[in-house]
Amino acid sequence: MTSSRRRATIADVARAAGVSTSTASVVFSGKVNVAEATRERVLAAAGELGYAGPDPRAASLRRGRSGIVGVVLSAELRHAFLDPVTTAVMEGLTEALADASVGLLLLRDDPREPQAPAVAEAPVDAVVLMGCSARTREAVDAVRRRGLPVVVIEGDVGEGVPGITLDNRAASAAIARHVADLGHTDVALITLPLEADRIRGAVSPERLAAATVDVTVDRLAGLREVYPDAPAVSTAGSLIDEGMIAARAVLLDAGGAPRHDRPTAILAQSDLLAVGVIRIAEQAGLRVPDDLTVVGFDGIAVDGLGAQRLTTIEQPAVEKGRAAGEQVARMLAGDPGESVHFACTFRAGGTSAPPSR
Amino acid sequence: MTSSRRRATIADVARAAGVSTSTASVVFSGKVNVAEATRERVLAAAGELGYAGPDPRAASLRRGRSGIVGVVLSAELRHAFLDPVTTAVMEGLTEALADASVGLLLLRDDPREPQAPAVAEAPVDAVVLMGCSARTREAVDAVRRRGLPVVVIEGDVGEGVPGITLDNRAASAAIARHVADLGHTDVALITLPLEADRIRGAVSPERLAAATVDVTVDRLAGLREVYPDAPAVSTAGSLIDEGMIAARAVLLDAGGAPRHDRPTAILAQSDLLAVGVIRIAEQAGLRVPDDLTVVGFDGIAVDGLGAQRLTTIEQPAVEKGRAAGEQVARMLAGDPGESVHFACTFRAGGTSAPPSR
DNA sequence: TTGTAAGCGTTATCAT
DNA sequence: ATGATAACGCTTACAA
Repeated sequence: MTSSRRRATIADVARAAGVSTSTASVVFSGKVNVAEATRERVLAAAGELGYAGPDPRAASLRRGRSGIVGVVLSAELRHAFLDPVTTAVMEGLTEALADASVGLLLLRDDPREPQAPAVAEAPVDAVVLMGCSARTREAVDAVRRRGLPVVVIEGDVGEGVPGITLDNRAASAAIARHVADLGHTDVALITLPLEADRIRGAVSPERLAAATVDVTVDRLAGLREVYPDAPAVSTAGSLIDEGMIAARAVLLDAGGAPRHDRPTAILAQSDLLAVGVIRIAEQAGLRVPDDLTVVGFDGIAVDGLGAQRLTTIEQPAVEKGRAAGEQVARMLAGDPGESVHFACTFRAGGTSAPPSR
Repeated sequence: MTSSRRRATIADVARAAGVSTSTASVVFSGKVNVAEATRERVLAAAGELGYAGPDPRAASLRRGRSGIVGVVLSAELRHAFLDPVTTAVMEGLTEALADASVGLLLLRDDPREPQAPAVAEAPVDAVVLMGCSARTREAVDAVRRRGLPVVVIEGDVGEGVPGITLDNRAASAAIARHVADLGHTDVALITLPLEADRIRGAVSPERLAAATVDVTVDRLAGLREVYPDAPAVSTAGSLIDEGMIAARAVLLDAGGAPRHDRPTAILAQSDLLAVGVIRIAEQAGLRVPDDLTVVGFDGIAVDGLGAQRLTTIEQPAVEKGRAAGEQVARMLAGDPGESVHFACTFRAGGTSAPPSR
């Protein structure tokens, strides 16, 4: 039944079945016709020996393919998946790669790790980078030197690397213009993290100059096209909780009451942040949009927010992932990958209105 | 600089550096002392040839290890990661496996896919199953036949497979008892999915008998220890939105107003479901806990719910993941894996109180 | 339809 | 400290 000695190989199976290894191999790959009788003999022998099919490691060496696509996430895993945008992108990616890969290998882009990035030691056929920081460049180089396809989602990584991008700046400018058109002059901006270390607080020109997260910088640039002097506060991530923290700083005084010099509109760089802002506003007795206009960015469905029609920018998150997957698949097939740029669309919701003061 | 012909191998590097392949290999693995001079010569040659280090595919064949641990998730990826419990488990897993693996390979347990589960074709060193359904058994068998370590988190998969489990039943009974002690006699239960196809609706004895999701069944059994006849409604997943849907069915009449025969307490099988229930209750003008007691299960921090102190059961989710990772690491090291059972703890919050009628 | 044979790129072992 | 050699387990032309 079971050989105790050592795991059976395809050669053992072939021998037991009285066929050549190539025939046995072909029985499992199914790539060539095999006489039904032989097929059954081989399968029987395999069952006898407890052979569970070709060893993927050996197969991948021989084929030059492992069937694995690596995904490098900038943030910590837990943080990353809390973001519905990330999850949506992953969904698109999975979908587009369903035929071309066995699965996605989650790779951390650990800034603490000084040496070889894990991505250089993983048997992957291609790599997708999401929201990568400047440091990620190293990893990309390591992968490219290996000749593997690389696609970057929303991150700038040099020439020759296909990127999936969004018109973050233009879209941000568009929503800012909407707010300006409503008549708001006194606004505050709440941004995504600017640096890899996710510092919370006022965004000074110095900080902005040293910022490493492109998405944040681009969206901020768009907002500042319309509101060049609006104060901005950075958060530690795209979370409702973070929106709440930032909103408290922007809207409330030390006692937790609305400040008199508070802005009449808050432009947040993500919907989750906007939801946090709204929550704080309502807790403080401010009505949205009557007393305060709040707008976001993303336009992704958030669990539990069904009814809340945020005024926001809709981004094609699943499509972004799908596009990345498609480019990977193309490159795996030998074609050159190309960059894909997506446009966002403004969506008027119920959280923006003219100022009451 | 770069050879156009074909990717350089370690043999090419060795030749260029005038050393043997074994020496070159050792330079990269760093497992044996090499004279500094040789080392540099090899590295220089590697740079010259654009050699990016040993091919992980070949290395994994030779070593018999790929460094990859597969994670099989029952639900669709997106669904799975929306659940903070899953993310917490993943975090623990990542943490515990940081030294033993390059990364986690996300594998879908696709019930539609009739043939070979992806997990059988992936070059993984071990597999962790999370919240697996009955069908998953197949996959487990395939992996075990291959001789790979398998650990199951919250799912029953036969003898010999180390499992990470929770005292779901006892904990559920405990929280039900809390509600009963408060004096509630008219309660409704809102459950997690019972079957792989995630059907919403009343839980009949027939459905329950055919249920395939152990966690749901166990928690329900615990609740029914205290409330044997309480009506139960199943949801399509652990989501706020799902809690809202179920709560509407349980609490409201066709016009959206609270029914007069509504229960005085609702016991939900997850915190997210409970949050959804609370939201519907409040929308309908019912105060929690004055008019309605709501309890959950999980005790995990949910983004945006900071203040909400749910009466719930706290489960050690990160620890579950960590324990799974530790067992995998042990088994990878040749030791036998063992099952780990965790106890949950009751946490009194502000959402439960004696009934007002 | 089946068999032969040549690798795929490494690394571990054992000498030297 | 370095080198020769033999696997690791499989796939795929190509031949029969």
